[in-house]
Amino acid sequence: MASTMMEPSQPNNRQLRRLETRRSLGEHALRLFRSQGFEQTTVEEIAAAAGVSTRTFFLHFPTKAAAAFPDHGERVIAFRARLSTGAPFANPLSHLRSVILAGFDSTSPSRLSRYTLLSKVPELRDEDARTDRDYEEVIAAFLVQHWGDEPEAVVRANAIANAVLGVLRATLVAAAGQGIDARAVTSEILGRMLGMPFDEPLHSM
Amino acid sequence: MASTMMEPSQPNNRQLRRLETRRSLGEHALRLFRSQGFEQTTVEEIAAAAGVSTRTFFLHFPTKAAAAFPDHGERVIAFRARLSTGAPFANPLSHLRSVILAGFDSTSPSRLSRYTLLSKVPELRDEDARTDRDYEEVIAAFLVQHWGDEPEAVVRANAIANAVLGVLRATLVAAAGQGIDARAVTSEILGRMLGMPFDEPLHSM
DNA sequence: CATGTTGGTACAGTGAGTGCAGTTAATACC
DNA sequence: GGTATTAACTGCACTCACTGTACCAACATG
Repeated sequence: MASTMMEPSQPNNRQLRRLETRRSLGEHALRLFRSQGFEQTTVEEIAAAAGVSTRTFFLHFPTKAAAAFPDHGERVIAFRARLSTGAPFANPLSHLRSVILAGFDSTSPSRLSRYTLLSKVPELRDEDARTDRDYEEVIAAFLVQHWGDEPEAVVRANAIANAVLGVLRATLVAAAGQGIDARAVTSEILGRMLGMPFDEPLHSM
Repeated sequence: MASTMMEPSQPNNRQLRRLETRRSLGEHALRLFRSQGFEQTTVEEIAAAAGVSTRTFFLHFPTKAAAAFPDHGERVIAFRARLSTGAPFANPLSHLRSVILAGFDSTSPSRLSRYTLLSKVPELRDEDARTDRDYEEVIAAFLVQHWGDEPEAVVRANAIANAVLGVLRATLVAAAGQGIDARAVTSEILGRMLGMPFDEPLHSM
């Protein structure tokens, strides 16, 4: 009966093995980064800890730093899905804000401890900023979809996307360092930044 | 009579030579990046073009990408100076905005063409984001100086700094790509983002 | 069972970046 | 003016992130 399934979502043994290798690499990478520092950890070590060859590491992650964010791809996809579905809304910016704040619920557990490491290692902050570009593109695309694609609207969409991600990065890093309620601060700042003013007619400079 | 000068600002021959080497390295780096691409250019080539050894390149720039922003250090210092001096102001955020907009005057000439290259080369975008952290620190320090250093104010200052730089980066890159008036768009967006609301009492979430 | 595909391996190579031990020439000091 | 210092630069050897290529063995699929 299983053979009648037509879903491509049924992972077979090969895919399972691949997933497991990737998971193991990510886990050992993070553990080693934490215990001996990012620079002091070589890719060779990570691969050895996961029981695979060095070359295999690079079949799973493009850079050493990327191994610290193994679920990045899925998260971006999930975020895009949350942005495009959901209740109908009048104002794209307030919808954006709601979706981002809702995302904080899934942020709490091990995510914050990752940011604790991240705030101390410049290379990982760089990697974080780099991966944030994917979110920026999603947000910019979402805004352009609502605002139209005239050059000025595109610039505006990218600027907002950058600003929003900047706020998120700064808040999460700071929150991980100290005992701040990241969600509350983000909520307030985004509320002010993205409040109604941006939905007035655009050409006002 | 020259011997009676006490200014440390009078550069001697050694310092002049160093400056000249650095300038030449930066110039050839940019030229080669443009003509053959960033990845296709090796540090060895850049150094050879400037007539120095490869080792010397790294005495001037910490990374290959840094050579595309040879005046970064001076610019940050100048920006901090502009932020801390100037006319007295009531609202730190509007002062920040004025200073940033004033900076656009010195941005026009070759700076924009640099962003044209930058918008096409991911490595240089990364480097740009990295160097932007120095500006972020300057802005955050400026805001903390006015808002106090309680944890929440610090988080807020960092968030704003990140957001402002995000807007600037996105706008400049987009402006370089298309024929947009970066200053006008930045002026409007920052105006809305940094408008008066932020100076109300802070604890309102 | 035959055949193509896929996750992983072995190996050799490139190039960025660093540590260290010089060399040369400008400068400071007496 | 002669000597000691120091600052810019060099040469060399090294590490390590990352890539291209050829290969193998397990698995999937008809």
